[in-house]
Amino acid sequence: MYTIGQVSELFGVPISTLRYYDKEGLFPGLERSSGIRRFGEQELEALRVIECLKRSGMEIKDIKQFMLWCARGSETYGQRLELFRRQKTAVEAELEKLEKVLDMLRFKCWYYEQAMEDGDEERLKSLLPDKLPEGIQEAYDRAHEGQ
Amino acid sequence: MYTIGQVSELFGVPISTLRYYDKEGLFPGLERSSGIRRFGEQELEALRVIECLKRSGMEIKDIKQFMLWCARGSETYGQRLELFRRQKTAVEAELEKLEKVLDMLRFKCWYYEQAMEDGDEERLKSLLPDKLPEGIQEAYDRAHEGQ
DNA sequence: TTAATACCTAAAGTTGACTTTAGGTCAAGA
DNA sequence: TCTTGACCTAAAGTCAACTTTAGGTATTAA
Repeated sequence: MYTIGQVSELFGVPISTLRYYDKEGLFPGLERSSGIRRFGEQELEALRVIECLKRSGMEIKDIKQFMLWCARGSETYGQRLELFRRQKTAVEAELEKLEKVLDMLRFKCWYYEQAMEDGDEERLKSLLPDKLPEGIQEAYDRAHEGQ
Repeated sequence: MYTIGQVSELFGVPISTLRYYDKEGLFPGLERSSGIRRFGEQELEALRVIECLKRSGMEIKDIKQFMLWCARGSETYGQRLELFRRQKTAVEAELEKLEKVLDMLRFKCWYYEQAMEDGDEERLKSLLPDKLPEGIQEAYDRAHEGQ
């Protein structure tokens, strides 16, 4: 069993945030001894899931819903599975978008390396939009596809 | 040249957002004819960069800084390169974290598929934390590394 | 005994990124 | 002529996720 301060240290999450999560109902079964919160293995796993779901773009109120389903037992396995499948799809989509972002950043890094060597953007502008060197052209195209 | 309504359509960004970006100084050279904004190729590329940098986690005020550097010309190539390199590193780190998130989601999907088949979590709990089947164990471990 | 430390609450404040509102201009079509 | 639609502004409002504040309890260390 851990105190709020220990959990804060362990996870690198501010104490105020842990209290906020608790207030929002993210630890439905959290025990207390004489007013003081006692975090067990269940709450640590809950916190791992919270960090995961938050990063996957889920809002606190929807994470709370999930925690309530957990507290309700086996009758909610279906809902929980559906939720994780939805988030998995969302994260896969986000990963694809981030790959596109990375392509834009790769292109821009190359662009400004060249600009610094050349001293201006004249030559670079003459290479746009389809005479860029191998590797860079592909990144540029992926970053600019659509519109 | 495009009107604000056309750009909004083209990029799927609300008109109010485009006006907000303008007010925040994200289109330093934006022209107007009798008060009405006229978006050119430069502004479209700026908007692409804005969407990219936003997705990479950058704040509006820092994107504004970048746009001001662009307006200042060749003397700021170095700063712009540095910025894009920093964001590239940030996005690569974010991608790694999202891969970990995806591992957690893969594990949870598998977990609840099993739980639905079994009707309870007894067998599953007996497999934790290190007797999970191949493929799943790896996802679980990556999702739980650290703490 | 007092002072530091770790915990507690409720309520107000903060931040960033928008969005909405209220009021106005201007050109085209019925 | 009038009204519809696309544009404009400044200012206020919204939202989520925290964080800070102000005030209090309980235990330990000097």
